[in-house]
Formats: sequence, C-alpha cells, structure tokens
Amino acid sequence: MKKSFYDRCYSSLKKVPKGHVTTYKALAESIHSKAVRAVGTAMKRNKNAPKVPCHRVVRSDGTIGEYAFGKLKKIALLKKEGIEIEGGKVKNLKKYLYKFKSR
DNA sequence: CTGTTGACTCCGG
DNA sequence: ACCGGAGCCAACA
Repeated sequence: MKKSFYDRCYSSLKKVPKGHVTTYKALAESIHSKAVRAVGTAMKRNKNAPKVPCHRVVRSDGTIGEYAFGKLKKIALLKKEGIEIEGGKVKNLKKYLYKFKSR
C-alpha cells in the first residue's frame, strides 16, 4: 500500500504519547518535508480522525492554531491530557513538545 | 492542465 | 509588540 503524504503525517503524529504535543513544523520535518501547510491540510482532511491525535498538534509559537471541532475543543482536550493552556496558548510548550525519532 | 487556498513559519519594518 | 509579505507543499475548483 502506497503511503500518501498525509499518511506519513498521521504515522508520525500517532507516535506522540499522551501528555505531549508537537508542532506542524516538527511534524513536517519528521516526514522530511517542509510543507507545514500541507501537514495542516492533511489534518483538516483528517480522514483518520479518531486514529490521529490531531488535537495534539499546535503552532511553533505555542498557539493552538485551528481544529476541525473548534480550537476551544482542542484546548479542552489538551488540558485533559494534562497540558496547561494559558491565554489560548500552550504553556511551557518546550516541556510538552515531543521529540520525533528518526522517521 | 492552471490558479487559488490553507489546521503554517520565518523575516522585515 | 504588531502587521505585512514571502516561502513552502498538497489539495481542490
């Protein structure tokens, strides 16, 4: 089965453990691509919605960004994961940021 | 096939 | 700190 661009995104994203987050940039880098926008497109299409923790993906600045179910929902989910949100932004992003392995 | 848009990021003013 | 523009790749009309 040939993996599409977004399949790779999901593959890496699924590796993110609970209580951790990642950025669109980091995700793009993990798949050897600079297309951070395309990654966002993949999430929006989110054909694997329940399989992929799209709510764990935030912006590089720590801002929440967008979400198919609404950013407020995303924030609520992240808080449930144990991530602190402040002013609509992730607090201590660096602390929660998940480091992708080689591939 | 071309052109626009987008769940982004970086740099300049 | 805030706003605008350019760059990046894939999906969609």
